[in-house]
Amino acid sequence: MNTQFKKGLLDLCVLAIIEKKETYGYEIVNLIAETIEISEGTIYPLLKRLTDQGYCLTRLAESKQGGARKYYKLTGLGKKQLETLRSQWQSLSNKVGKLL
Amino acid sequence: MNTQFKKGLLDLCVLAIIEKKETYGYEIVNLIAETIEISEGTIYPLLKRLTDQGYCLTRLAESKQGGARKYYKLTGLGKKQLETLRSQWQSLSNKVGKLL
DNA sequence: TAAGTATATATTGCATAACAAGGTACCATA
DNA sequence: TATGGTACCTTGTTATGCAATATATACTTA
Repeated sequence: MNTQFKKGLLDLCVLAIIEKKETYGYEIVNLIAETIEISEGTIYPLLKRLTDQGYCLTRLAESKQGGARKYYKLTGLGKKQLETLRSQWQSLSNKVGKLL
Repeated sequence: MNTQFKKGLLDLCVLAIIEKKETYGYEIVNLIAETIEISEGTIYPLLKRLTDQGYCLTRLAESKQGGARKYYKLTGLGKKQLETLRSQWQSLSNKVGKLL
């Protein structure tokens, strides 16, 4: 699968997932991986980036199955960014559709 | 506009334009710029890349209005690549749509 | 005729993001 | 004790969009 097509798109996907419910990295990886081919080495740095940019907050919680989980929660700024990206994506998607 | 979203997509757009008719760089830039915000510094290197990869052939022709034009024509390999990209893009586009 | 604008192509250096590969650690179970 | 699932993270590589800059021709207008 073309790596380039995913650039930026994964931010949008992750934000959309976190919007629905507070989730942790490993689950996010698996959720996306159900439909889009991705790797952990992509998502973990991405989550750090989103956090640094103020789009989400984190909290640690124990897990009975492995290491501690880091849960991600969307902030107000994150919600705003999600809407911006969603709108930009749909607009671009439409435009490309017309060009093809 | 989010720069990242365009990554890879512009290859697809340019190939789709060249498929319809033999065109030159400056015209391609303007055609795309009608719908998607781009700059010449993006398209000229892209055209060189597509040519190097064997997806198109070039020929020079004089212009009455400015410098000589370099016309681009899709090759068989380019046509194949166009179909691949188109299909990958539509597939990914659908998947993202479902995630949102 | 000089200046500005449109046409036309090209390159350099920067920023960004996906990914492979590798690493750490916990727990269950065979 | 070895395997595999859960859970996190980092480093280095690669690709590509873009601003800025450069060059050159042709037309328009002051």
